[in-house]
Amino acid sequence: MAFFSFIENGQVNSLDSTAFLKNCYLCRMITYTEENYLKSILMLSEGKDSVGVNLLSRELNIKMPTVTSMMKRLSEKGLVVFDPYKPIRLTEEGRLQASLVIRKHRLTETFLFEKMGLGWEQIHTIAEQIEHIQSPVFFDKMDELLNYPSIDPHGEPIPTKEGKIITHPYTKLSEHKVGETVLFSKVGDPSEKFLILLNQKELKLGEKIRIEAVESYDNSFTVSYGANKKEVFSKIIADKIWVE
Amino acid sequence: MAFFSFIENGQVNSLDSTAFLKNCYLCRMITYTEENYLKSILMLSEGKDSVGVNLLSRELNIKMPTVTSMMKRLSEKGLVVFDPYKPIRLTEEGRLQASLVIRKHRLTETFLFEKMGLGWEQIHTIAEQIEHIQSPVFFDKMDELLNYPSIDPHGEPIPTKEGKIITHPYTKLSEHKVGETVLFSKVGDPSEKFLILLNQKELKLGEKIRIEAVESYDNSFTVSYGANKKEVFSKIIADKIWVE
DNA sequence: ATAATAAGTTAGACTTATCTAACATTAAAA
DNA sequence: TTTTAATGTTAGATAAGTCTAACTTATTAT
Repeated sequence: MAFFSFIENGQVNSLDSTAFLKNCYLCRMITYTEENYLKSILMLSEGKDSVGVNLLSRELNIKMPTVTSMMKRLSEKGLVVFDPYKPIRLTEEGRLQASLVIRKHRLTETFLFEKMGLGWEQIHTIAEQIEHIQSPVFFDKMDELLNYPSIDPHGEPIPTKEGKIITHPYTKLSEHKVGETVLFSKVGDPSEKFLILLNQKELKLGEKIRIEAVESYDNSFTVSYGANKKEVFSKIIADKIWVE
Repeated sequence: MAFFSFIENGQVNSLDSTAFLKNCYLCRMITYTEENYLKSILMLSEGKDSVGVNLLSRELNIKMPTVTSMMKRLSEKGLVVFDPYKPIRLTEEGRLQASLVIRKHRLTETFLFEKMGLGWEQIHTIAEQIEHIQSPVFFDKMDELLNYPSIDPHGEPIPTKEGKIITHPYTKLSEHKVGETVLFSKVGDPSEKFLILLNQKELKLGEKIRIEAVESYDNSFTVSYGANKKEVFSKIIADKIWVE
């Protein structure tokens, strides 16, 4: 039986190969489930830099006690900083890993949309599964075939291989005024329902939108775009349309 | 709380929605792991129509007691017929589900090879993961883009959507005689190692192979193919090359 | 025919990922 | 400021999937 050693917290640990792979933080693999937690933490902590257990629990559709116990595990693995009753923050390593999962997700969405011709309302759920595939060549090949894209079909930035995420300073359609013409740049809700709604309205990413009127009573927007399209978007919808 | 009922073995079962989904055999989902067991059972029981626990255990790299307990589960789910100390057989439903997993695997391999330009030594491990993706549209789209292929890049048949597998009656190169010319039609070992060996020998599927000599001492084959290629294949290799 | 070997099973333990019920802390409201 | 509501944690249970050690059945060889 071969033994391996590593130093952690100033302690020398000697373990057989199986135990080594499970315990040495350099070797610890991130599970499918852990990847999902990391991804959600990164996306929810945008801006604030931290998330509460409750919010994370809702996002993942997982009960709070489960989230708490997972946070202990991720904390032991050095991927998050977690103190009881305090919000959760990613470590440097945690942020990198989360970014790489998001990279795989968005590369996949782009591939499914651009190269396979699937609808933008279909690609999210498929990418949620493919993002966990373990195969660098597979994603590198996608990247190459797509000619190293930087934005996915919903207008979200694709993180670089180094985990860097370039965020564009888009604004909500709802924040603009009558008479302005803006460019539809990012979808604010990746749900199938919302994307099917946009399909029905024939509103595609990159479309020029002109604000014809704003009803002050309910903040609904009357807009025109494309070849002769004229639609009314409620505040709820106008909040989910990011523009430039 | 809503209650649902179903009849199984002449017994009426009434359950709440969660328990219903877990217990009604019509609704029971097949897990990632279960799919792998089913796939291996089908592949190993080719010909004999049944497999032993030991063989299955070796194929899956999983210890025998684990296999036994999984067989009990699959048997309860109506996917295999399992009597203690007897070999394992798939039920009609089990065979269908196994075929559909193999279909997804081989469609994926074909897609990775034909549409993404990955090497045939790389595609197997990626397809092992993608075969478990749950998304009919995704695989239907692959099928369509590949123009409904019937054979994968290793020469294996792709099961139909109905689970039918058309097996070609290929023979091993090792069974042929000096002077014969045969067509390389199927790879007998999908391992990376073997495929890299074939790459090095520049032997591709569909190649015409002429048997120049057979050494009776060790049954090695001297063959020629392609533009001026001449190679010696040991019995071990000649057994893994299926021809027509 | 019986001993040895291979194949298969049982029992019990462990890890991951989840849950519910009960308790604790923090924040918000009265 | 105290009560209430929201948020978070502990404890204990469960299911899936795996293991090892010990036992049982079947097969093979002498």
